Amino acid sequence: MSKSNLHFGKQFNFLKSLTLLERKTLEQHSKLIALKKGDVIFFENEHLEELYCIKKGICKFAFTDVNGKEHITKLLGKGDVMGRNAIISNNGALVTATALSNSELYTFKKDDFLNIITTNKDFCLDIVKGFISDTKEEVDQMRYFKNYRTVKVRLAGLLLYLKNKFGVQKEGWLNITLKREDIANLLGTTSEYVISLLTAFKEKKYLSVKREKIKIISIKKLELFSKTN
Amino acid sequence: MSKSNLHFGKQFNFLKSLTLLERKTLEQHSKLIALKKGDVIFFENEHLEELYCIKKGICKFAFTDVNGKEHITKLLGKGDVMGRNAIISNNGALVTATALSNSELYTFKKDDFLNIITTNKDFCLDIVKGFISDTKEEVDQMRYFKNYRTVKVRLAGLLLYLKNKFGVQKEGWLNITLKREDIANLLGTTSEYVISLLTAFKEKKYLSVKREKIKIISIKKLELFSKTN
DNA sequence: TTTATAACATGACAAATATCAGTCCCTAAA
DNA sequence: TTTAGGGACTGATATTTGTCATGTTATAAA
Repeated sequence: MSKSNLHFGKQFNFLKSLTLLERKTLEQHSKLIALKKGDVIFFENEHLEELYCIKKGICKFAFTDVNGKEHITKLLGKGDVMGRNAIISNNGALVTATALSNSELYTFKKDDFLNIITTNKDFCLDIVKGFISDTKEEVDQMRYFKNYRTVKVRLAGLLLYLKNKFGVQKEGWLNITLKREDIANLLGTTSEYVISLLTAFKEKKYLSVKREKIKIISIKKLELFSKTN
Repeated sequence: MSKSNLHFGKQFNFLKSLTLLERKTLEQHSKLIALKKGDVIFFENEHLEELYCIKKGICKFAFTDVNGKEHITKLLGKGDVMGRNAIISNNGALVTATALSNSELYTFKKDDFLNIITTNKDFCLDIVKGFISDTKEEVDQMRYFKNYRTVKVRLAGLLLYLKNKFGVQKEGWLNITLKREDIANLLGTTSEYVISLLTAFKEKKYLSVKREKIKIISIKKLELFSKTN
């Protein structure tokens, strides 16, 4: 069991300040769940009884607007936490969380988490630091692919961001695979336009594209493009 | 002095869990500073020695991209805090903070703030709650005016957001006044286009516009527009 | 009162993006 | 092995948005 505790501590940096007892408690009620691509973890407005930590896989946060269009607010990967805000604030979730790939999540009981955060000062500080790194990530996203004047530049920025955040497989293919529509919903555009831009990037030799798999051929060119266009 | 302490507590919700001693310490090194429209509070990458709390006025967070264009990440008003992340994380600020109107800010010493957050568990929790309300606000902004497919709809959403967040004066004029360029930098578009859209909204009788002052004539129409266009 | 300047405004034109109507290609279930 | 369905893709067209050139208005300093 202490082996398993170590495991949690390594994977989830925000758990590093827990005492042995706290770890034990948390683990006693912890489960490991497996999700298939497309499975929903929780819905917008849902009140949560558990905190979810990604062991493996990629998930998204999104909401649906009044016109029924989806807006993706965040992509999450290994080590990221879901449900934290809803649990701490005791409100319904602001977004729907969905698995984008087959994934494995640890769950922790709401009350265990709340007990620890309200009694363990260092843990609370680590949560604060988690929020700060989230904020940094959001500003990063603005720099990369949010709020830019043209969709072209946002797409170039998003691809560079995806490479940074989720890394690449052998031969350089991006680890994360997104449907064209997900890309559109991240950028605030349409899937058709994403497709035509990807084709253009392919023709300019910035990328290789094979259905859902994307490989950045020249980071330099893509960066230059995203800075000058 | 206890009067003044009360004052802080009321204006800045995140200070409500301080002990009397902590309040006293914080206040001893606190200053009230006056800013003119356009004054910079701190620059991107600057290391801060003080935390800033808005007593009066409106400020913006923004960064400048590689092409020299400004991107506004956030608008802040009475009760909002600036510099929190830089101080807690001990890194340079991620954005430049500028006053958009003549403003008054309280400053608190970095070390006082850090001492309290690391020793007062309840205060730390209140900081966590501050982050959560920031996150909620960001999702709100996405719902209102970020990531939408057309600039028109984003502008309509922004105006509704500004009315909600900063309120209106007598006769319904928005309390906040923004240059056309600031509006453009919030929406990721150009000032010329903002101008032409405002003119169109004016002609449709959604708004009155007098130079920097904007009055929403019909929230209903604007909402309907932002939902259907 | 002039004068300088920054912000606001307009319109013509070019470029970017959305929409729509299809076709093609995988994949998984029958 | 067929077959059905969901993505991916294409191209023509309409709409939105950006750019540029120019003019106007408010404001503050001289």
